[in-house]
Amino acid sequence: MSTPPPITFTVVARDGNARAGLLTTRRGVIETPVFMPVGTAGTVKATRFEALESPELDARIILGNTYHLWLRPGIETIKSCGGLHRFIGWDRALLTDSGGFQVWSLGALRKITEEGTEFRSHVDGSLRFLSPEVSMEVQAELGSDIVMAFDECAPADALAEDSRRSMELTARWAQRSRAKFDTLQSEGVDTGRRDDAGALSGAQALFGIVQGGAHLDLRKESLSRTVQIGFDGYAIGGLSVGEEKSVMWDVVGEVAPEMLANQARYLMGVGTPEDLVEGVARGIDMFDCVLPTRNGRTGQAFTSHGKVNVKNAQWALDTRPLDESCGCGVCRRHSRAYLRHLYMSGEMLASVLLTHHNLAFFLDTMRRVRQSIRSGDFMKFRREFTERLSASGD
RNA sequence: UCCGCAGUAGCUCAAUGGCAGAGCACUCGGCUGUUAACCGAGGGGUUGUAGGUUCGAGUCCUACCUGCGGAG
Repeated sequence: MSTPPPITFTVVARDGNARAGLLTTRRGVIETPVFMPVGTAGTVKATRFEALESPELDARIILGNTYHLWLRPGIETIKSCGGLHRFIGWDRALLTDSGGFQVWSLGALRKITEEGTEFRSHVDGSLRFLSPEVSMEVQAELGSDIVMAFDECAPADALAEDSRRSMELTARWAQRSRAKFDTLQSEGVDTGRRDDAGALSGAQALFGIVQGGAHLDLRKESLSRTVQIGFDGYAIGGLSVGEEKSVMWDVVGEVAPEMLANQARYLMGVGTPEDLVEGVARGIDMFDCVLPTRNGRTGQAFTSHGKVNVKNAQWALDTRPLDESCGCGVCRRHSRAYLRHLYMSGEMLASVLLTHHNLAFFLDTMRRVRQSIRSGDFMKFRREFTERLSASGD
């Protein structure tokens, strides 16, 4: 009985550097380029799983976060409830971030050493230690389908010297992540395998992460060192952390085309609708971002003609939908006036409806991106999509 | 009718006789591997009215107006 590879990636169409592909995980096929909604604490905030599965959204894969789930409810709870999929009631693919991003985002609460990172828990103030080994162990126990290596995300404005030190630490942590991950797989710690039911036999996949800040030479070195270790897919991390947009596209434009052609390329934490299309144009296959969910909760809608700030008084009597050309349930049923009323009243339905629309817009945009690549019209799509975004149809 | 208490931003309230503020509300902005139903900025005033004391009054004095409580 041979074990199938944890993940396979097949490119089915190209248009310039853009590619349409099929990413096959043990929990189903994911058409790429794909946007992955972020579900940090075991929930895509303000969204029901039924909605994520509905044809309208049809999210094939969502994120979970190692650091946050490890702190609360704690890995013992999730393990005893059968792993993350069973715990949250989601049977499609899950990707877990390693906690590496929290090394950066919780800067004031942590201390980095060669061994790992010491965090002061924001939940109860306790001291917690996260390392490549701990992160791999937690992610195995969560049973996610794609595991991310434990990396260090350096500040956007880091000098070359600091970026190098950070990139080299990430490389050593990548090696340790790989080793620990392999051990855990052979020990069968992965709770997502479900051998008993026979429904799933595949193993978890492990992705490596390219770092190096804004320095292209460091990025290239990081890529070659990461590839040398060998992973099931590769991510570009450490972008969209405050740097100029031109810096991000310089890095992506330089790194993405040099990444292995037969494996998935994941641009972590990006981005706006325009960023997604621009990333695809440079050869990226996978994206995740909190923008559709977070901004939905804070009163901002993404539409085909740009951003709509639902809070603005000018919508108070506006009976139009958020986006005339959006077919989502929120746009079919509700006016800007009503959504503004809900937001201004502090009603939780405002978060639910705006998040739904934003996710629908992001996921539909990616559907159209995939189709345009398959039909060879991606460049035309990119131009028209971008022009319309800045046209402001208010 | 008398006694007491209170009148300050749209609302609830601050301000030893020394530059009239806060929270909420409102208006606008931000948010990119979520410490975020969050964060930031802005506009808002004849301090109930009329006098007086004082170098200087939201603050002290007098009268009046309004509200609340008590007595009769």
